[in-house]
Amino acid sequence: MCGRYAYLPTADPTELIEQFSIHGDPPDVTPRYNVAPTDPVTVVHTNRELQQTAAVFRWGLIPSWSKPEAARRSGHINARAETLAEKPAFRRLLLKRRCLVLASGFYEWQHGSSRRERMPYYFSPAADSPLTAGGYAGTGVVAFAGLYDRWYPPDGDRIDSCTIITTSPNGLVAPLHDRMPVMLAPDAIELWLDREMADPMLLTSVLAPAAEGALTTRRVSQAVNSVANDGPGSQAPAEEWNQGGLDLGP
DNA sequence: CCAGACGTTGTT
DNA sequence: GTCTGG
DNA sequence: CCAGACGTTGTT
DNA sequence: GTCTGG
Repeated sequence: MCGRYAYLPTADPTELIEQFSIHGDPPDVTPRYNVAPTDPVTVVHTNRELQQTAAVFRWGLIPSWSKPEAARRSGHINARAETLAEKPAFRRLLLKRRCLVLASGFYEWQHGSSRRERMPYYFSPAADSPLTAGGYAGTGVVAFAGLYDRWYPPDGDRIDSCTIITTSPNGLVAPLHDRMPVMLAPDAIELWLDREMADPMLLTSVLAPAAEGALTTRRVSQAVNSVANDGPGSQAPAEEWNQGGLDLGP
């Protein structure tokens, strides 16, 4: 699954804009070591003018038909790729409201017998990963496949929110969890953001696990367990954040 | 027809 | 909005 | 996803 | 154990 991730773009958004064909305002490049449900996250979607634009959505989908009391919860942070086309809550969104959730990598926890033994691992693109093909290994960013919706409170501003699509794990992730976020290969991004595209079979065909070898992993500090810690700048020292440990390699 | 639900995850 | 159950 | 809270009464 | 908040 994907319940926590990182967004660590380079400070200069120029290549990011090129990588995701972003028009209009540049994407937010504030580094986020520890993105949690309900946080504002950087996304890319196709607007009415058919231009790919960067935006900030709330992570945790609030469907447009939600009641106010339900909308105060964290919402749907994940959606299963295998059943998107059938589930009433997601079917319409698969056809009409697809987006990219920009990310650098995601966390999974290895569970022990106590809370102290929840050990986090960080999964991110390997060198020469197909996920960064086309010369974009340097931006530090890839695209999770996402869906979004718009919710109007009885009084107040519209809330745009999103969910991250999950699929079965590849060989690297499988030892830790039985789900992983869909990370779109560069050649799938155009299809995913094409508003003319409404073929569920074609759309779901790109929602595959990352290729074997596309990711690398390392153990990181348990500081990431708490959403209050958002990286080296807040509480965890960089060397601790990056501390090594178990080799989960294939 | 209307009413009511609509999700994922891990753990046992 | 759209589907399921009654 | 993990962390942290989880409650009522009467009295000060 | 289970829910809420982040």
